[in-house]
Amino acid sequence: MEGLCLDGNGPVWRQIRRAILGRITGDAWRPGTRIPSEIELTRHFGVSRMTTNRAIQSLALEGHLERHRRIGTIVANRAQERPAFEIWDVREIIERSGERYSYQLLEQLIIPEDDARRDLFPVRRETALLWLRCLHLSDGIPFQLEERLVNVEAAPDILDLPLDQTPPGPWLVDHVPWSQAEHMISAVPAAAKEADALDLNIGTACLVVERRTWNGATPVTLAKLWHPGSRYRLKGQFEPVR
Amino acid sequence: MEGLCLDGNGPVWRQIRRAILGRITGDAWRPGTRIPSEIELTRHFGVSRMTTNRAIQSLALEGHLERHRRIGTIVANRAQERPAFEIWDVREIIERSGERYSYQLLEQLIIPEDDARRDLFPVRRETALLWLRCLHLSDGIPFQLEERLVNVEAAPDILDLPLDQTPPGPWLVDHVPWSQAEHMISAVPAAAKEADALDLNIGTACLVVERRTWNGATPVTLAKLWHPGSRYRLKGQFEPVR
DNA sequence: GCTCACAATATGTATAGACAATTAATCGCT
DNA sequence: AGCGATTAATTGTCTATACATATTGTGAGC
Repeated sequence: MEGLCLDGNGPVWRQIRRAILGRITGDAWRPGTRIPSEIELTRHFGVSRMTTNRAIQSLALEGHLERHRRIGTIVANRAQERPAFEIWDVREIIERSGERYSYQLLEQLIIPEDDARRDLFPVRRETALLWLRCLHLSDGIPFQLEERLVNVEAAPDILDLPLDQTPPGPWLVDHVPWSQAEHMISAVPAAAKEADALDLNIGTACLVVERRTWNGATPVTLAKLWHPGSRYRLKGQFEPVR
Repeated sequence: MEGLCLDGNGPVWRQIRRAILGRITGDAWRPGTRIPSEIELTRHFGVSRMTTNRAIQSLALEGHLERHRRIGTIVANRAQERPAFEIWDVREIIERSGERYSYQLLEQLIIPEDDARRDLFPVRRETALLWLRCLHLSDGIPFQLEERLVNVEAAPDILDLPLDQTPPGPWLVDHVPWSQAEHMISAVPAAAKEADALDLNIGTACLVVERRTWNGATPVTLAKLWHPGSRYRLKGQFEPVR
């Protein structure tokens, strides 16, 4: 705790926040490190516990810290890389909104050698490709429909994963290396299949994010994520607004 | 306020949060609407002000609400579309981290008719294109280098903008309609120019986000955003991790 | 009518204290 | 040694209160 101090700049809780964040981004507190408890920090800074609490909670909300009762507060694993990935972790978005996340596997198959879907991926005809459709729900209401193609050669262990229970996205991010990602965001009316899964009327505008991931020259996975457009109010964006 | 009520599920502040968020996403409170003051909500729910405050603050932090002293709390403009855009508003990222945002224009010019940079944009040779380089700083330290090409025909008013004071990104989002965006994320070593602007050593890994925006068939703008890679700890992502 | 001072309002920050919930460690019993 | 109950540490939530700060509205004085 030596050297951890306020800078007299702005509200106290922000000063404390900065002090802690500085330790994290400055690599003095690496991921996994346990930081001092609220009480210790409270005493150290000479403030009330609620003030310390606010600083720490805000960092925890943003994913820099993880907190557990009786255990303490530790520096999160990927504290620093978050900004770029925030949009992709549906579960986190939902849980941060205070809603209950649930998951459902709809379909799953190994793509036959002559299937058209292979054209989306420049791989040898013999390469096994896993295709699946699943649904992410927020408080039981469909939130995102995910269609995904996975190169089994790039991620062989995925076949051992209980896909009816675990969504593939977070697992892939954690277990399969990749070097490049391509994104494409567009607005598309829902066809029958999507409308059905997301419980919308056919033709409802959806926000579609397509994400292709590569490891060097090897394609890893391709995800197509459908969101009910109304959630995002994209309308103002793709109809003239002036 | 009629009908706004707790659901007995989880902590009270989360219940209040849900109740408010429900009004927002359910379109009962449209963007611009002023929501009841903390005191009113406090009385309505029969809790202490700090509890209401926590619920509202968390929504404000995530951008669903905007708060101003004496004015009150209003529903933010793009409350619903936020998840998809979070990564692009540097200023917000910086200010949410409790750091001071500042901005600097480095270069600006109208691209000559025979310039190679035109190839990035499929437009007629006569179309005026504005090119610029600017820097976004966090607490005075370079945070993001932005290189941008703007189709002046799609955004004529940009020439009136005091670009040495205002960053073009937020202005474009607010004033120019677009229908599609393409993104590409990659990791690239900094060349001399980037290293110089971002105050890095040549060869330091940077996270580069390229974003092309279209309005129907008309290209609107192309942005290339450089981040010092160390900020994001991308390393684990583009070097094999197993 | 204009300007300046002041009041009113809403949020921002901070304190001190209380009890609940979770989980690791410990101690005692068999 | 192993099991179970108890204790302790740590965060989670909540209350009641106080003063600070920003901004609008209002009214007095000119």
